[in-house]
Amino acid sequence: MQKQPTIKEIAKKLNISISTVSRALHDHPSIGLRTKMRVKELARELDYEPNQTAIFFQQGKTFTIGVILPQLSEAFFSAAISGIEDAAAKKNYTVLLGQSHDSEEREKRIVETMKKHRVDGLLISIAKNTENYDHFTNLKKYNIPVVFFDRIPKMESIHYVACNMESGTVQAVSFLLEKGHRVIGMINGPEKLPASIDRLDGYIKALKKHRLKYDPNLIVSSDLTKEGIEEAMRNLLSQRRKPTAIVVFNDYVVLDAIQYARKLKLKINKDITFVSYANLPLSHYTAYPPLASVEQFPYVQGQKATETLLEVLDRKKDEQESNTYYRIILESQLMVNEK
Amino acid sequence: MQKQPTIKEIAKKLNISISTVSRALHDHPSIGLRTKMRVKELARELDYEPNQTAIFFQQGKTFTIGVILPQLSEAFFSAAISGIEDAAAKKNYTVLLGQSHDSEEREKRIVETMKKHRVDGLLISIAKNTENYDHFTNLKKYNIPVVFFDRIPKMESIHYVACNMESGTVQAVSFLLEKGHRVIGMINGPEKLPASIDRLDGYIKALKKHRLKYDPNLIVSSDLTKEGIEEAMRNLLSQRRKPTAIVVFNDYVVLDAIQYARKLKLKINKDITFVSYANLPLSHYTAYPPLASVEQFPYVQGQKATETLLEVLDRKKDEQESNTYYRIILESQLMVNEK
DNA sequence: CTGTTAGCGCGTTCAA
DNA sequence: TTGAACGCGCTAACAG
Repeated sequence: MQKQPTIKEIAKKLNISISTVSRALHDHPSIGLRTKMRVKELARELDYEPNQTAIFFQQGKTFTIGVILPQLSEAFFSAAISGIEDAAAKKNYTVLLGQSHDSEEREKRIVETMKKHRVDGLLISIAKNTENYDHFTNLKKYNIPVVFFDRIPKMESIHYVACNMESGTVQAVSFLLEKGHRVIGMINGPEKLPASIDRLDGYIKALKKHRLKYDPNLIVSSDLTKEGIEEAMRNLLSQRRKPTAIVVFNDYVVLDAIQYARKLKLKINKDITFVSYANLPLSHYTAYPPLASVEQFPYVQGQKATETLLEVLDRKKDEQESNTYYRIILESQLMVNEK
Repeated sequence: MQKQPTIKEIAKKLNISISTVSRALHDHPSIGLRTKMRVKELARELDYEPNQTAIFFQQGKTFTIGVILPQLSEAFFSAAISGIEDAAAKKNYTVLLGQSHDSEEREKRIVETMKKHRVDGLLISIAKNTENYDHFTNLKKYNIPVVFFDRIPKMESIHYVACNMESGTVQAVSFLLEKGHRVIGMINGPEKLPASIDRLDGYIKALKKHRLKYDPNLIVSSDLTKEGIEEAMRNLLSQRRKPTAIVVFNDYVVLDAIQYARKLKLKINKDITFVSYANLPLSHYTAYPPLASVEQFPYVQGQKATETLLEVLDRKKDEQESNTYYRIILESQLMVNEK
């Protein structure tokens, strides 16, 4: 365990000045070929490596982007972070990670940590029940750009990348209508969640497009727990106009819905048809998969969000104080489960 | 976009020295209550935040641990990173992330990046085909401790956390033997992979325990691609002593094996029974899940690995140059898929 | 109780 | 073509 060599030591051993060493290492044109060689030679011998923390410090830049998301073990987010890491690595940025576990408080703490670490920018998918956005607006003061993705806060003047769930829902509902379904239920997420709102909007829009009337009873909000889903199913199936198809919030909970339906001896895709969101690989292997699923391209979202952030960082570098905000909306796409 | 305040400015505004400010902010006992209050007051007003990069720099510690793993989108690793992040956050450490994509070259590059970022320590699950370990041994010189987990290199004197796949395999094979199976095949991973070796050892040990003779023909190595698995299946099923049960490398590929078996109109769990490793939630929802799966507790492995690393860091701090190496082996556990 | 000073490793003027 | 000197923000040893 010996200490790491510094340019200082190299300078001393070579009897030249520190700055000469620094310049030699950077291929500065004004350094004689001979000294340059000697410096590089010794540097290699000593396994010299520049101390990045020193450089970060003095340059006020860390080449690190912070990523805050709810839950890494969810397939969606792990795919997203995978895209993020890939896109960041390509530009020599590194990823600092934090999970909010869908807790506003933890989210706040992580933002603090990221600030302390002087990340160059942040990528955030907000916690399910974050209602106060102070910790985000705060970041502007510190000049730390943020790109939100997937779970976007209802704020003005932000960069974000998201998937168009409304259009995805239109596709999903239209698909069902074309299959002949006339009574289509929906098990949505928490009412105030933007993701829920988008889905509902899409649902209504699709009905309108087909000149069908909208029956609010067919839309049930849920907390997305297994119990919540079962209750929603019970609710829908007990209606007078019983749905023959149900659009469910995502691939995780649709499995619970299907399980419940099967308990009632309903034949999947016959007595009752399901469509959901995410299109996890899981559903392809599943016994009774939903008939179709709205793909949200998490990997691509992560990539795009990262690229956007890096572009913002670039702009900043050029002093181009700017008020343009990126709003990147990927088209979602209904994927039908072929047999 | 104003510049961040520093203790220097605070000092100037208050007409006191920089160090007084520093001490006041740290509740140093030798600072007068009055000045302390004034300093803290102003600091809050200015939204002062210490510049961590400066502190990292001068303390030579970043409170960051680097994590290098093959693929974030794999359920196993995303669960692991989740445990890592949780354990790290608990001790106020942050996680710097890199994916090797199972490429030795990328793995090397990431190690470099991590070194540059002066991470305090590293958590690594090695790439599938890493054969040269120089980039790891190298780290000792830089005094960066490493804890390997799950995918462990064959090196002396390392810390690691892993799950005992050998005992898991013993459990799996014994389970099948007790169910009456006498010809048990195994689709293993690449031959040289430690994970494969452990499984094979467990297989042999279980047979020995039950005083059965070992038939090497029943063990097939594979590259874990869909095609590789199918070929392995073909191989096994064409044998004279055709297996009635097959132990498959993991939950991902067992699905391919099952799919292949079904193509041959074999009845799962009747004509042929499967057991695998990982116990992904996926398999519970699946149409024809393996009968049982060896759980490897990725979240716990991540946690333990992190805790181990932090302990090593602690020891280092106390100058206790030590040659003890942690080898933490979690017991894996066969989980039977109840209906 | 408080101020002065040095130094962490590096890039970068400015001067020679 | 090279060197000396400074500063980034902070902590800590030393000096009052």
